[in-house]
Amino acid sequence: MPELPEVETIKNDLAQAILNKKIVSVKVNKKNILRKSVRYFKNKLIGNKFIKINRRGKLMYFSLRKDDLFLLAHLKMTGQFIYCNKDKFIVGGHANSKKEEEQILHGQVADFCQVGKYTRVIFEFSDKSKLFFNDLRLFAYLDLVNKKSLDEILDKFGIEPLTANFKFKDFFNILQNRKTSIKAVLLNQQLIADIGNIYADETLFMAGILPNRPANKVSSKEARKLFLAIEGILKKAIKYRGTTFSDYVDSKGKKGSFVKLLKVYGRQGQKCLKCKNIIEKTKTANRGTHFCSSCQK
DNA sequence: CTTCTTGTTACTGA
DNA sequence: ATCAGTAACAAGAA
Repeated sequence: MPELPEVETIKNDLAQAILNKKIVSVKVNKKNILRKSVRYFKNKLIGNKFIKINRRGKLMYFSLRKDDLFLLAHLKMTGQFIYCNKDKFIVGGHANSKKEEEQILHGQVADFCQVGKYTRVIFEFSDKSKLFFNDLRLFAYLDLVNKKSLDEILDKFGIEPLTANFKFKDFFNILQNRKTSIKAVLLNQQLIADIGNIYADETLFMAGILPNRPANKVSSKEARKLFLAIEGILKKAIKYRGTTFSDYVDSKGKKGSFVKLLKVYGRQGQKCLKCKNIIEKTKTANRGTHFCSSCQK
C-alpha cells in the first residue's frame, strides 16, 4: 500500500533511471489500466522523453519534453514500477515462484526480467532499459493530461506534509472543523495529502490519540503531537525506503524496511512495545485500525 | 463458502 | 452547499 514514503522512494529512484531517455516503445498488455486510448498513449509517448518527475499526495506525474503533457501514475494498492536496465535485471512485482520471491527480497540480479502475469504496461528506452508498470488488482492507472487538467487534479489535494505548506495552524484548523473521526480526517486526501492506512495508525499511536476520537475533540496539545508525528514518521519511513506489507516494492524490486519499525499496524494480538498491553484491531473510517488502548486516549 | 485487504470515489442521507 | 458515512471496485489470501 504505497503512501508518501513509498511513492517518494519510487519517484526518486525513477528520476535517476529514466529521465531524458528517449522512449522507443510502449507496450500495453491491459488497456483498461490507461485512462486514454492506447493509440493516444503511443502517439504522444513514443519519441518523447520524461524530463521531470513530481509527486503530489500519492500521485506521481511525469513531465514530457514535447507537447506540454504529463503522464499521471497512481499505484493505488498494488501498483508497482519496476525498472530494469540493459544487463542487470532487477525484477520486482509479483513473483511467479518462491525462487523469484527470494530473489526480489534479497535484491539479487534475477534471470527473469520479463513480463509478469500482472505487468500491464512496458516502456522501453533508447538504452534498451525497460520500465514495467505492474498491478494486480487493476485499480492503479496511467493517464496523459495537459497542464490545465493537471492543475485541476493537483488543486484537489489537501496540505502536503514535508513541505513549507504544512503548518500547524492550518492542520489544527482542519481538525477543529470536522466532527468525524481523527483517522478519517488523516485519510482524507482533500484535507491532508499522502497519509494512508499504515501511517494513519502509526502517527496516531505516536501521538497517543485513539483513532475513533472526533477530530474536533482533539486538543491543541494533542494535535501538535500528531503534527510532529506525521513529519517524523514520514521522514523516517523515507529513510527506510518505505514500508512493505503485501505488494509494495521499490523500482528496484526491493521491499521497504520500515515494516520493522511499525508499532501498531499489523501487530494486533501482540504486545504493545511501550506498555505491554495487547494491540487491538477494530474498524474506523471503514478501515482496519490498530491501536493500544492503554497508550492512546 | 465467507470475510478480509486498501485508495479513492460514487452515492445516500442529513 | 457541505459534511459524514457506507458501499463499491478487483482479485487474491485465509
